[in-house]
Amino acid sequence: MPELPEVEVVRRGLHEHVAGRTVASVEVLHPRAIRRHLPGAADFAHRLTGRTMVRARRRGKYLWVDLSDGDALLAHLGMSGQMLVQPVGVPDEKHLRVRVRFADDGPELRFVDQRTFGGLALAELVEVDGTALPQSVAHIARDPMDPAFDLAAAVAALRRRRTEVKRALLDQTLVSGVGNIYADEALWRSKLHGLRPTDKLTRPKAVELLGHATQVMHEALGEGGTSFDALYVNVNGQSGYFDRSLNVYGQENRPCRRCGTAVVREPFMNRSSYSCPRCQPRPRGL
DNA sequence: CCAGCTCCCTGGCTGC
DNA sequence: TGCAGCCAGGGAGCTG
Repeated sequence: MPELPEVEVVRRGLHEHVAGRTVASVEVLHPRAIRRHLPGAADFAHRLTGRTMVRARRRGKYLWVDLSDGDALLAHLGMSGQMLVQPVGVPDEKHLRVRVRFADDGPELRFVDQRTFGGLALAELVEVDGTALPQSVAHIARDPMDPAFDLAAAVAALRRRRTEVKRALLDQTLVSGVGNIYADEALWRSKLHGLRPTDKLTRPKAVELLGHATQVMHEALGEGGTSFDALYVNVNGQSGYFDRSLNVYGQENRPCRRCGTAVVREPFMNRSSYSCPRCQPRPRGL
């Protein structure tokens, strides 16, 4: 369940541990992990070998490392993906999918992913709105931590949508980086039910909501991210602590920290939404 | 073009 | 104890 803060923790770790290092060999242990790299595993390994990693970047939940001579190593962690930096010789993780060794014989980069929703690919960079992005990230909106994030434009895009506000928050083409955890937390802070229609939100309320989403993700980043089980970890295998600060997500039947009413869990798009029924009343008729 | 649905996956947990 | 079924859920791709 890595969302923006967790991916940012990983990006920083990657930047610290792989920038400036040259790839010596690549081993793809599970083809599904590189399914987005259409030319296949052999091409992926061949083209990555010999390249130098320059700088780790991120947009929303997508992560990539710029490579020397152009192109980028693109990663999406999906639900359970991990980028680990491990000394050579450490026993393979059970769900190790891709291993990258470096010419300096230092710690290797490992992509580990239990549920295989994540993956790696080699991508060409294209310029979108003045920013170089992997082709497959071109449709992803800027996230609230992007220096060029345009709040007014994001608010307008959100209110233009004819859908429910939580669906809109999760739509990565409107604002990126927000997943189920931070959507629920931002809605709670804004005292909004996720089923509220987007086009009926006032402009100030939409500004408040995106402000809360930004705020909660900043706070989570300050705690090293959120973790429930050991699935989300930074490159050193450590978990963050933000789960202690969650107000509603995963808090079914616990008292709302604002009013004491029991937090409820409701089905939403084949998953769950958590909210306070008193602070965040359902819209009339739904 | 846009909203919304399905499907892809594994393993921990629950309940019978 | 065994096992079926549930649950976590991002996003590509498809449908209406």
